[in-house]
Amino acid sequence: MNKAPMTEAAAVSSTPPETFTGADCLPPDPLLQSGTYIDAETTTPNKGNVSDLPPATVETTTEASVTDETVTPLRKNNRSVEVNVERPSWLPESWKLETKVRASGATAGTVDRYYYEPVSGCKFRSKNEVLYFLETGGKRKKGTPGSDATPSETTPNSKKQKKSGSKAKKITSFYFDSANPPQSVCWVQTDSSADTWAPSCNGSMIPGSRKQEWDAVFSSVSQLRRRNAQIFS
DNA sequence: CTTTTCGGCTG
DNA sequence: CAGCCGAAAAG
Repeated sequence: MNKAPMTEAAAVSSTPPETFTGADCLPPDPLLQSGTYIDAETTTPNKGNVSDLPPATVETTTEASVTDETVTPLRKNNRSVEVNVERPSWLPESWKLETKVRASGATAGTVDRYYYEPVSGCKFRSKNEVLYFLETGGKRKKGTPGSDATPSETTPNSKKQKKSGSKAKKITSFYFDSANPPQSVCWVQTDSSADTWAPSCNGSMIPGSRKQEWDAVFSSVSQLRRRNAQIFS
């Protein structure tokens, strides 16, 4: 992915020249605190730029800004890759969305969505994967492929390692919405007899869709708390 | 091996 | 019908 033919798309997230060989999808610093997020700036809308444009450019505006709208930066492949599509509301602002249209096969014409995490540049194929990542800073990984490795008798490994399953990297990274770190959350019960709780941040209610992330983080934190409590006792 | 693309299941 | 995810195909 981050190989040679990187296009301007990469410029947005300013992917570092490092090689993310799929080995690490971790942010450079998992210990980053809320608010200390090292972001590649959130699409600075060049407001009062110091380097203003020449004053002569009053309304010499050519047909440049008129025709282009809705953009459609196609790629070389017959598979179109549109970038500026409407973003799902559950997706954190800083993530990159990519929409691909299948070019061939029985399912041609189908639109697939892909999501890119801005810091690590990891790719996700579904909302579930993204949420999973938001919860447990790790990607879903394939379990032991066949659990084979050395079926030969020469490896009588009857040892069972620690119960820690070695699944994915269990790094307890806490990602969440890096672009919007709240300082306090107030959970309010919206229904008296039901388990309907909604997060409220600084007085503003979180929309239902976005709530998923909050729920994810909440459960994650809860588990950590519980874990720590056990250790403490 | 990794990454990309499609098939086909499921809700 | 849309979303997901496994897995084949491609590099």
